[in-house]
Amino acid sequence: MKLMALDGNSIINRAFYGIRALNAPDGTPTNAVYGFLNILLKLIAEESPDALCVTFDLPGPTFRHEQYDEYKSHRKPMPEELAVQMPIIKEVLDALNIPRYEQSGWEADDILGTLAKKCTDAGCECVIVTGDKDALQLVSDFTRVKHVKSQKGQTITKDYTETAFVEEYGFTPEKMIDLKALMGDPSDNIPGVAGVGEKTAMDLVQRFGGIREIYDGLDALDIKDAVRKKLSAGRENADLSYDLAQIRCDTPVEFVVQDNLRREVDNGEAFAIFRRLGFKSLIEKFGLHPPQSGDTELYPPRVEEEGVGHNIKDIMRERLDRGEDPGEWIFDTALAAYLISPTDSSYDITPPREDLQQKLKELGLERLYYDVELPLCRVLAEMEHTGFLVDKTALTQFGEQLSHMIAATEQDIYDQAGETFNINSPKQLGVILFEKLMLPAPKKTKTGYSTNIEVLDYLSGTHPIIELIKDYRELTKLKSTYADGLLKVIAPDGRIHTKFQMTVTATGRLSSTEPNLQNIPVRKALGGELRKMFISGDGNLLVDADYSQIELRLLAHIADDSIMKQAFAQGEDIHAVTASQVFGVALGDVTPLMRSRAKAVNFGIVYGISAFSLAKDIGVQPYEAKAYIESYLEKYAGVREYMTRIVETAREQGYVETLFGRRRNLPELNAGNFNTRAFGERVALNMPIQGTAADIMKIAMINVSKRLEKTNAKLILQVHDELIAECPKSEAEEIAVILREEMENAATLSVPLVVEARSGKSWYDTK
DNA sequence: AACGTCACG
DNA sequence: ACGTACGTGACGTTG
Repeated sequence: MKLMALDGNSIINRAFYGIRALNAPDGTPTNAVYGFLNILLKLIAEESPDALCVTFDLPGPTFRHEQYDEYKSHRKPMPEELAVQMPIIKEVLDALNIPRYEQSGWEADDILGTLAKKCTDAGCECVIVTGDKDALQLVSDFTRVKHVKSQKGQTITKDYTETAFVEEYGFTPEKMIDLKALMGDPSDNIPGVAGVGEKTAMDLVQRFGGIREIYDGLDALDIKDAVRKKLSAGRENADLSYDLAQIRCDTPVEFVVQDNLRREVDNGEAFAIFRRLGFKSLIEKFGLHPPQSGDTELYPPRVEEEGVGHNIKDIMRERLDRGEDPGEWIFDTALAAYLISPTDSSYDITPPREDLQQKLKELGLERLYYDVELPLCRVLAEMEHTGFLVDKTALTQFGEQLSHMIAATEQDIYDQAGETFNINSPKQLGVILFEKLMLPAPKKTKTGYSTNIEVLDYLSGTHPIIELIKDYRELTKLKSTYADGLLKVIAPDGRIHTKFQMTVTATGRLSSTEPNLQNIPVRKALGGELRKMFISGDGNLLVDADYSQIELRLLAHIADDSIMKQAFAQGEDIHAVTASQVFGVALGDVTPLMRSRAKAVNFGIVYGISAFSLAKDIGVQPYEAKAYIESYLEKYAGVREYMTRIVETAREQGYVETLFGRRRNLPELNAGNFNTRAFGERVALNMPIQGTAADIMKIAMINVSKRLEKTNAKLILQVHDELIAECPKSEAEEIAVILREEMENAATLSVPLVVEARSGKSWYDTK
């Protein structure tokens, strides 16, 4: 059981001073309320507390020492713009069903102290959230203080557990009182010992402990005589200050942890307030909706029959985001239409469900539909809902670093070109490279000169500007698509919630949008840095599992190629084996160059190779590439047979299918246009392989998700042959085993499926 | 909106 | 003789 208690005044103060002026449509200032609620959302997402409450100060004298109250009268009064927001925040909390505690006569700190004590007594963990360091004295085994501060407009938190505190201060939390007793605190009107400041006080507490120890042994302490004198003179003030600095944990506030368990929000109430304040984005974030006729206590929220659905994954995601049950669904018309014809551009309008059910049956798609696609909806909805935590600060810094590098590279390019121009414009760049600098233009596009990486590689060495352009492209890509692009979509909970598209690809793969998390850089060093910013939450680890060579294994299985199957059965390095076959050398004599070329051939085969493209890819003459392919198909005879057979079959039946019956129609095979037909043939080769890999991963995800229900792990991302989960550190080993087992056993083939799983603090660390 | 480019499996 | 590897999504420029 975990309670999170917020120091209301302190947090709302931070929000007020940290956020630009905002107003409701009627002019009421709202920035503090808005900021408070965003911080609240972030905290809830971060901590997932079982119970939640907020404490407030009430103006007026306290039961504390008279001297304590005196300062309050000297305190600057709360600005009017903030004062008017206090009743509003309380109104909002009431609508959200979050209990608040205010006890006239006591400071918020004292109430927090009391709450923490009662929690501890009840054996319950307590997290105190405050922007005030005074509360640090409450840190203990059961109580953690989350210190909030705003930095560059954003809220950052630091967790003080007992260990973290000792590490920073060099003494235990309760000695915080002694520290203040010595150094004082003008803002709280605590006098401290005259002449003893922060440095001296820190040193004394670190070396000798509390004021009791210091005064008891004063004569013998190893300190300067001047300090001894000051201490001696200030003894009475030290005692008084100790009393003042100590947070009281015995205020008469009535508090039982159970009363603070999180409750459903009062939608009608909260919706009305948020609309009045103009909090459109918060309405969404809190999952509020316009009150409806059926939305009263007399009726359950949803009585319309379920099962209507179109894109049910999205419906479930919305409900999960609102904290509701995702519901039971037995049909999705969009998904059915997709399985029946996966190449349509959209599935906005669909024929009646009966027609689709009939069609699924006819096409043999029922198992795939009911056992794979439908159950996967819930899995994906939860993955989207959970999201991937991102280190926003590091990402921002990375972006700033890129900006500097871009500025420098840009200047170098202008110097080399002898003029400024828009480097991002292929058109303008073409003019500079091929007209002004007179470099040879090896390729054209429909619209002009081609300037892509292939062309730049070809021109490499002809002019210093070429490398600079390559660098510039790499840097600006990282900056715009990744640094800036990802920062834009970090949700208030600090996480990125991608959308998985289930009805987009022609092969059965998923795709990922807003943002696309399936193309985060990894191949080059600088881009790979980004993966250090995809992290696990506090106390958690990421567990990353990926299939080793799944597509080639499927090729071996589907083509039933004995040499390839044997290589996998024996756990050989498939690219090395291919090299030894293609180049006719012993396995031990395969050079790195041979292996890398063989690897390209392997990929090429899966894509429906041509000698021309392979030659381009590995930088040899087409006739040489042709010889590699010929040699390959001679050794892997099963593969050659598969290539001719699958194209023939596809032409005869008009479609290809995966091992699980997912199908793709291939009208291209009957086209008059040579290119279209050749494309159809390559697709016929590739789709059964890529599509079966997609089927297997989907099955694995459903099975993994089932097993993870009994753990504290959550799936957070799929990247085609890779699956990532987040879990408490202590569970990482177990989760890695679950991922590996379920992925390896998702299908039984004539070759083993092999999965590698690793854990780490960041995505980068799992590789 | 289309195109060119480039990030991923 | 044709043009040239499968599957995606995002960004900036251009018309």
